[in-house]
Amino acid sequence: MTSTDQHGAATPPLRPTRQRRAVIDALESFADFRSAQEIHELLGDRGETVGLATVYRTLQRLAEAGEVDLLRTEDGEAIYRRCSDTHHHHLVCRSCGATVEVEGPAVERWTRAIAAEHGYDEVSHTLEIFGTCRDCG
Amino acid sequence: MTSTDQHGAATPPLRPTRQRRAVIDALESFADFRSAQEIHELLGDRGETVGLATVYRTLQRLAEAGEVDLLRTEDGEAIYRRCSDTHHHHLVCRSCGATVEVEGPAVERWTRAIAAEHGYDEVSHTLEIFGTCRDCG
DNA sequence: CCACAGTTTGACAATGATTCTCAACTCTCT
DNA sequence: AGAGAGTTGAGAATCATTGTCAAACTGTGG
Ligand SMILES: [Zn+2]
Ligand SMILES: [Zn+2]
Ligand SMILES: [Zn+2]
Ligand SMILES: [Zn+2]
Repeated sequence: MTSTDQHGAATPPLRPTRQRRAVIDALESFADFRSAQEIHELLGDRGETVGLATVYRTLQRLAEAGEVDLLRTEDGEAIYRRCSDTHHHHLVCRSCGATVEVEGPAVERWTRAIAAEHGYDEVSHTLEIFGTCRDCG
Repeated sequence: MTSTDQHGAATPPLRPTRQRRAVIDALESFADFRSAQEIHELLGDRGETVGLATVYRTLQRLAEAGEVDLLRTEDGEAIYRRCSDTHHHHLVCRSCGATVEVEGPAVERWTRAIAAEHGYDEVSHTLEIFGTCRDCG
């Protein structure tokens, strides 16, 4: 009860700033997952000036908001990608990064079932498929 | 062709050292995933002296050899766990770390099918389920 | 148009996990 | 015992990510 807020959500409004737009644009221009650093670099090349810290912050926000997907490289680095809104997973080329979004209703059901079976609640999951794409074969 | 090696594998022999044994023992004493640092700490408490770098190296080797499973915390930290030899996935409690090994032949088949369908080869995948266990509910 | 309160930004420092370096040490085998 | 390859450990070095904090920016009222 901190205020007369009637919206229910405790989410402060996200302001549309030049930097924010620039980061989103940058994401649009990539087809595969990219690291914060790579995005920052692209912005630099484009002449857009956006602080590295801001790129990190923005990507975090977007990821939390579900605007972008985040995954981890083999060595733990965070990489991001602009994706469709529906829940999905990824088939990623280990070599060139080519990414395909895939859906699997059966898997979704399975994870829920397994979790329930063991008494786990508030279930979420991660599922990524890696391989070598035709071009890199 | 560097030697008269007749085994075919280019894997150098892994020596059974005190440190290596200590790390494996430490792993045995945990039921859930732990970080290299935590393992190093436990060893310290036990009086076993093992350099941090060695703990890291050993865990890496074990993970590569498939002796232990490795996964990443939400913030990218590597955590390890001694697991059964068969291919499986994990149902992990977000709060206390309680871990259950799960198998899903259907999922295995599905990932392979999806990959093939898109022309991806040498397929591998990661799949983890997170939730809140009964005790932490 | 102007002031105000809350956001956002960016240059730079600080963290913190993981890796590197390399001389000393340990195995294995003869 | 001795040679040669694999290991270890203390500490330095990396490097992605986060924290700091004053300056700049935004939307809202007046
Ligand atoms: Zn996606
Ligand atoms: Zn490829
Ligand atoms: Zn496992
Ligand atoms: Zn739990």
